Amino acid sequence: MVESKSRLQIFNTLTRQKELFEPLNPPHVGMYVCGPTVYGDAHLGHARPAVIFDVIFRYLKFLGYQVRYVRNITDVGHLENDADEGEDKVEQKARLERLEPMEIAQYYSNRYHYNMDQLNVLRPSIEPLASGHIIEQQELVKKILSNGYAYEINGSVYFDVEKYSKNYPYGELSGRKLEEMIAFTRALEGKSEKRSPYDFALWKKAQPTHIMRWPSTWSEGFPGWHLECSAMGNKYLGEKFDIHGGGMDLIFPHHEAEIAQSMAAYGNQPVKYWLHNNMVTINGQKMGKSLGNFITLDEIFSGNHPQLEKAYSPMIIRFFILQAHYRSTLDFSNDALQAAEKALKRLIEAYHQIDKIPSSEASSINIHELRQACFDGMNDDFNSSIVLANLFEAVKMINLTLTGTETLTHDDIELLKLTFNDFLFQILGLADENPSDNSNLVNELMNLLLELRQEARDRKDWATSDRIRERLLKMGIEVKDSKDGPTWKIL
RNA sequence: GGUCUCGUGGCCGAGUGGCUAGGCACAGGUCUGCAAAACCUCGUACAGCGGUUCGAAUCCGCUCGAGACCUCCA
Repeated sequence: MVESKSRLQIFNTLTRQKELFEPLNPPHVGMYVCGPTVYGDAHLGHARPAVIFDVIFRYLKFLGYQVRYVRNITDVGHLENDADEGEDKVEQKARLERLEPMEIAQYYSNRYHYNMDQLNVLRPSIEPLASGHIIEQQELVKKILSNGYAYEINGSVYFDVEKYSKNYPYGELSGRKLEEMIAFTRALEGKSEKRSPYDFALWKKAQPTHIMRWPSTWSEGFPGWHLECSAMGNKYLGEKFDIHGGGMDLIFPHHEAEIAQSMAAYGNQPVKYWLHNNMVTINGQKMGKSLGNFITLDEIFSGNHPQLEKAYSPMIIRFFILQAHYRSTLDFSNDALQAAEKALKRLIEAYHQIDKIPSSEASSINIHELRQACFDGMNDDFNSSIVLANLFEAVKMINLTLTGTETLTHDDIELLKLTFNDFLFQILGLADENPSDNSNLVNELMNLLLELRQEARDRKDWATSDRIRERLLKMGIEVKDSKDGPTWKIL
């Protein structure tokens, strides 16, 4: 087999270049991805990293690695801003709806899971809650304090970026220099108990109105936003693990802070490969909560949004996401989604045709080459777009073998089918949303109806023939006539 | 202001020194009682201006335009 897993190249944000993927402890791979903050419905911008890292998870497993995939749920809620009157996001919504904060978190967690299931996103190996790791986070704060990289003031603990940057490079991941940052923000600096505007909270004392709080040696409060990933990544994947992923918008300050926390606590880089997906845009602008231009997954799946011309199924969205490379922006539009819908349909239908290919003595197409091209695509920084392009080449070949223009041997047909199974379904995680594995009863009834219709057609009774077709269509069953007789499927 | 990314044919979207990804739309054709679908065929595009090179969409410089991060965000 020419399928070599040793050639997997991935783009590392830390070094800004593609690197050969070599796990720290093969065959094990540890991967951490920043999950959602559960205070709202998941939108397209959440779907992208979930799908992308799902594909990475699937591919690594396909290559034979034993992957532990950790994706957290942020249910603690963090400050809206650094101002003292900043209000906890989860709490804010809770007050609005008069629900327990944890009830809100649970509600949106459930909905997130449901949406992810719809998108055929596999559940991670571990899905830790920030609220379930308060002790671990406090331990981390203590460690950073005792190492001298944090200070306590008024019951809150802040990370001392300035001191840290004297001994370690701060800003490595995002390509920033502390002096430049401070020079720019000096004017914006308001009254704050922090020593520097770029210090960030490790532990925050809760205001009286703040409901989500935990006791600590410093105050009744809650952990800083960046802390949970450091604490939980460390707990489940160790002091240094292979892959850390998330959206590009998390590079600074979130992931930069994570690095600083781990360096300050343990003295080494927590992650070997940093992976970041680009944003989903709408009208050329980032789709995000703060801009209010997001479309939730439920809205997309139901078509219930003014910007949507129709509903788009989860697999269309998944396909749409995978048609672009993960480090490019992906622009949302109805045209693009409708194109994706048709393309996906063509792909799936061609797959079903594979069984009908007659086997020949010799092959006129090199299926091994095609299969290798798919591997090459995935190995080149998970380029799903290349994989799909190759599968579309296969679609054309399937159709040409059916018309007799091209030929395939029995073994090559099997390999072709395997390639679709491996790449389309197993690795890219797409699925046939309209499986026609209906009950025998339905099949029998349909056979009867189509038989009657055929008899009508034979005597050129078009009225009856069309009536059957139209009534079935109203019921949601599409009948199509072809040379080999009628076919039907449930829409 | 700083750091960074991007600008590809009607639309979406790969590629990144020479071998015209792919999808959708359009058009032509095949099939067909009709319908729908399906299938086949079809586009040398790479913001502009310079430069390097035998050769650039791909490297360098400048200009224009768009965006991201610097505050919560996937």
